Amino acid sequence: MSKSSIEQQIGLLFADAFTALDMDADLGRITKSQRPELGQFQCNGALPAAKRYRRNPLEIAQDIAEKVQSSELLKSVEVTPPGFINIKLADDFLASSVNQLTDDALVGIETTESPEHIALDFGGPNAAKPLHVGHLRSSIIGESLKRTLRTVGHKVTSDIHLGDWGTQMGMMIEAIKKTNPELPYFDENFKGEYPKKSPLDVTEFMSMYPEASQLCKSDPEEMDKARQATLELQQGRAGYRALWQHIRNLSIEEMKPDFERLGVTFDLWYGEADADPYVSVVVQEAKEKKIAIESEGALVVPYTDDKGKEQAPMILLKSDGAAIYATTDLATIKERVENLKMDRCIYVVDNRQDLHFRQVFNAATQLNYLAKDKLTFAGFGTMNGPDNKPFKTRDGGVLRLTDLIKTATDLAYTRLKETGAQERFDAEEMADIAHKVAIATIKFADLHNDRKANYIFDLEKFSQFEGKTGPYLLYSAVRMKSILRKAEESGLMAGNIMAPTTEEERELMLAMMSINKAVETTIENLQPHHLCDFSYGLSQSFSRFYNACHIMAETDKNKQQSWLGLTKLALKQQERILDMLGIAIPERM
RNA sequence: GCAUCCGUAGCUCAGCUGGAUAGAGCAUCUGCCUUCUAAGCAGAGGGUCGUGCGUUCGAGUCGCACCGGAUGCACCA
Repeated sequence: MSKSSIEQQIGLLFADAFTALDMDADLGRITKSQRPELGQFQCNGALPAAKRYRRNPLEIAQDIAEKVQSSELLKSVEVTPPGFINIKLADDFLASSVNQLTDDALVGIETTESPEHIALDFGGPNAAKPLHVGHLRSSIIGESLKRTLRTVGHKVTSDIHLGDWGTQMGMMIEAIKKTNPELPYFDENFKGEYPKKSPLDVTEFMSMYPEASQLCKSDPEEMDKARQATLELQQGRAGYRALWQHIRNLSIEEMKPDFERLGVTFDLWYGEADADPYVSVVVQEAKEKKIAIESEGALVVPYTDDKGKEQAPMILLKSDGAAIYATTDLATIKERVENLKMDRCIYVVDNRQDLHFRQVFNAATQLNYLAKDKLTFAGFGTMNGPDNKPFKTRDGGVLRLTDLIKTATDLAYTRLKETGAQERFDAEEMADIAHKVAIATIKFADLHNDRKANYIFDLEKFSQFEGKTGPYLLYSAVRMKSILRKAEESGLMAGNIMAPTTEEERELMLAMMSINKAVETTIENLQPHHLCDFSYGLSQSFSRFYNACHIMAETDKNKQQSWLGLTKLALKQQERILDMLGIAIPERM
């Protein structure tokens, strides 16, 4: 059977009631109550109905209430002025609904009716640059969206989409040429095979970049050289390609451990360069269809926004003929659609690239690669320091992702020791717990904020393990595990969930019934913070239940089994949601 | 100048397609560990939702105009 939520089931009842009064069925929509003391759910349909049918809203509400009154799904239906209908569920109905989730592998989450193959573009680090906190959001949000979309049945292919084809590569080539001119990569007459081994190690590459970038910024001549090298690289100069390959490979090896520690994975480790074979085709098509025009020596695609205002054009080819990131992004869309057969592209990228993607989407739509609504820019705000400026370390530098993870792990370890954990766990488990707590802290601190908004990133947040934090979620899940473990040791089994006898049970059940709503909203808006809210709410509900209902001490066996059933389901849901957030739960902590 | 995002409690943030008395966490204060993990639970105080108009029976939510902040606007990514 289809899993329909409480709101949907009750909604049907109310829709019928409205239909019976010759009114639109959509008026029967049910929402969670805003006044819990008056009811658990409410129907506000009588208010718009009053306007639509020119009748007194209170009377309509009373008529509706009368019609649904007898339903055995409901305990009570009450009308309050000016026409609110407050609904309390029958406890039996609630319990049986919750029991149904117990048998469901997705614990109440509905799968999509129209599965798509989605390209999820996130991460996006540059080759030759170390990962820093700026890469955190993209990775964490992207990873979460990937898991969430997959959970509901989409096929998702994640692509790290490295920045490896732009001027920064030319800068690197020129910088290496300067320090190591004797290398064969720079000899145009070199005909032999280039060395398999990289001339420099990754640390050396990475230490060169900031200086090279600085030099190009201050010296136009150096910048020209870098641009020229970029063009030659793109045109296939063998020595440059060989050197570029080394930089790319080493960069990937360097960043892999950080992504691994974060639990972030990519199906494709493509980069801008991988779209290169499509660039000439795209340029050709754009010219033929007269979408691209020449302007100031460059080939551009003009862009007029939704309001009909002309915005800056997208540069398809620079005046020297080289491709830039707009070119490769456009070419990548063609590759994804035509070669990889994808239906949709989602980009989890910094908000500041908004215009860039509007331009690219505009071109892609005009070239008929994808419909406009299949190209989504899921931008995120910047991580700022306490001064509301993009986050910097005390000495003004960028904070390396590695260092952030290490700091958070050390703090988690310290906190763990404070609880006397070293007497309970061996060194290996201690390290594992500290790592999981650290990742949960970092991820939850980031994910619980709305993706679009900037947020203040404070290192102190990572020494905070109380309140609305990742560790709180872990802690409550670990307590669930602990009880279930104890029950098992005593030979106690989770059983049928009975109608609630306490408000805490009822609340927990209601919380668990709302899981699908949270997932739906998350997917619709591509905002994982709704999952965070659900997860936190579930933890809170469970904690209250935990405090009020002492499971192991309960003498009524049916009650005890029911409570174990609730605990088991709460854990299953929490595991599902935290999995979608990319947060792993330890066995104990 | 044009465009995008943001402005909600002292601080950091939620508020789902407009609905009743705007919610959390931190911080402050008060209780609760001889009962399943106190990284917890219960409770208190704290707000002209940036400002002003408008639409509506009804606006934190929608529209317009301002104010304030962040960001982006041609050959960087």
